[in-house]
Amino acid sequence: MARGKIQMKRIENPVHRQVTFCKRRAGLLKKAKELSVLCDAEIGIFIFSAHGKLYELATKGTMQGLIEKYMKSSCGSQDDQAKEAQLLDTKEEINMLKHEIELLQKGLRYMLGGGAGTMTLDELHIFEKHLEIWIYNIRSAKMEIMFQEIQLLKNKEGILKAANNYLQEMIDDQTGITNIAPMINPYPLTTQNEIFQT
Amino acid sequence: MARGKIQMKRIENPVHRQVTFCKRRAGLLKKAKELSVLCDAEIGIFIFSAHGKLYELATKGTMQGLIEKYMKSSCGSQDDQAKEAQLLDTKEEINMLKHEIELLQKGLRYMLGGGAGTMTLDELHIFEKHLEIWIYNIRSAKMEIMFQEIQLLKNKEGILKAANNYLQEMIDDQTGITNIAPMINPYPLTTQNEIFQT
DNA sequence: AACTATTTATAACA
DNA sequence: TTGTTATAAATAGTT
Repeated sequence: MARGKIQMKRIENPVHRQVTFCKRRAGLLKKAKELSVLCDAEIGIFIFSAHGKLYELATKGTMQGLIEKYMKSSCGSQDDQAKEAQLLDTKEEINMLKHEIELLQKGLRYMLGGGAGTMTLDELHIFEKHLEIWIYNIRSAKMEIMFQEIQLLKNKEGILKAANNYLQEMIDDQTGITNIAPMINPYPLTTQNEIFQT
Repeated sequence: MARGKIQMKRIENPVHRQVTFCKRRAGLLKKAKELSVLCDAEIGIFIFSAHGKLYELATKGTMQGLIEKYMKSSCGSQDDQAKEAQLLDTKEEINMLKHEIELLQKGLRYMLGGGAGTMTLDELHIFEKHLEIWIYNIRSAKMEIMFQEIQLLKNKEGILKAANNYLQEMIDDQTGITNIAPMINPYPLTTQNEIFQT
C-alpha cells in the first residue's frame, strides 16, 4: 500500500511473504483491538500461518469462552430443531432406563419378599424367564445409553451440555426412585413372559 | 483516522459508535481476507457487537473446522496428561462393565443350566443374594458410566471424540464377548456373598 | 528493524 | 445504512 500497490494474490517470494505476514498480522490484530475498544465489541481471531503456527487474539475473556459463545450464537437458531429432537430422544432413553430399573426392583421384591421361600418349581421357572428378559433389557438399555451418548458426543459442545444437564436431572430422579420402599402398583410380571413361551 | 484523530477509548455517541463499528468491522474483515490471500494463511474471526450480534469470517473451509484446528493447536500439548488420564479412567470403567456382564452371564448360566431345576431352597437363597449384588452392581455400573460420560462431556470436543472412539471399540468388544457361549473359567460365585451374610 | 513514498482506511459530514 | 472527502494509518519496497 505504499511504494506501489500489490496484486491481491499469494506473494510468491517467500521472504517478501514472510515479512508481509508479520506486518499485516500485527496490523490486523491492532485493528481488532481498536475495534473492540472503540465499539465495545468482543472479538476473537485466530491466524494459522502457512506452516501451521497459531497466532490468536481474544479481546475479552478467554478464547475458550469466545468459542463457546460462538457455538451458542452459531448453532442456536439453525440447530434448534435437531437439538430439541435429540433432547427428546434422550428423554425417551432415560424413561426406558427408569422403566427397566422399576421392573428390576419389583422383580427383586417379588423374589425376596413373599416369593422365594414359598415358590414352587413352576413359579421358579417363570421367574427364570423374567430374569432372562430383565438382563436382556438391562444390557440393551446400557448399550442404547452408550450409543446415545456417542451420538451426542459427535455433536456440538453446546448441545452436549444441554443434554448433559438433562441427564443429570434424570439421574437424580432415578436415584430418588431407587430408594423408594413401598410398591404402589405391582407390575404385571407375567405379561412379557409370552416372548419366551416356547 | 481522518478529519481528526480519535482517542482510543469507547465512543460514547451511540450513532458514531455504530457507524464506526460498521466501517471498521468491514475494514477488519477485508484486511483479514487480504492477509489470508497474500500470505497463504488460514484465518478465523468472530466479532460480537455490543448487543451480541455475531459477525464471522473463516478464510478457508468452515468455522467449525477452524475451531477444531484451533482446539488441537491450543490444547494439544498442555492437556495431554489430562486426556490420557481420562482415557485411562474410561478404560477402567469399561473393564468394570465387562466384568459385570461376565458376572451376569455366568450367573444366568448357573441358574438356567444345571441350576434351577435341581436347586434346593438353600441354593435358591444363595442365588437371591447374588441377584441382589448383581443388580446393585449393574445399577452402579450404569450410574458410573453416565457420570463418566457427563464428565467427559464437560471437556473439549477433541478429547470427547477420542474418548468416543475408544468407547466404540470397547462396546464392540463387549458385544463380541456377549455372544461367547462356552464358559471357560467358572466364577467363584460365593465369594462376594459375605457382603450380604448377616 | 527503520525509513519513506504511497496506498488504504476512515472520521466527520451529508 | 451508503457516499464523499480530507486526513490519519498502514505498509511495500528499500536501506
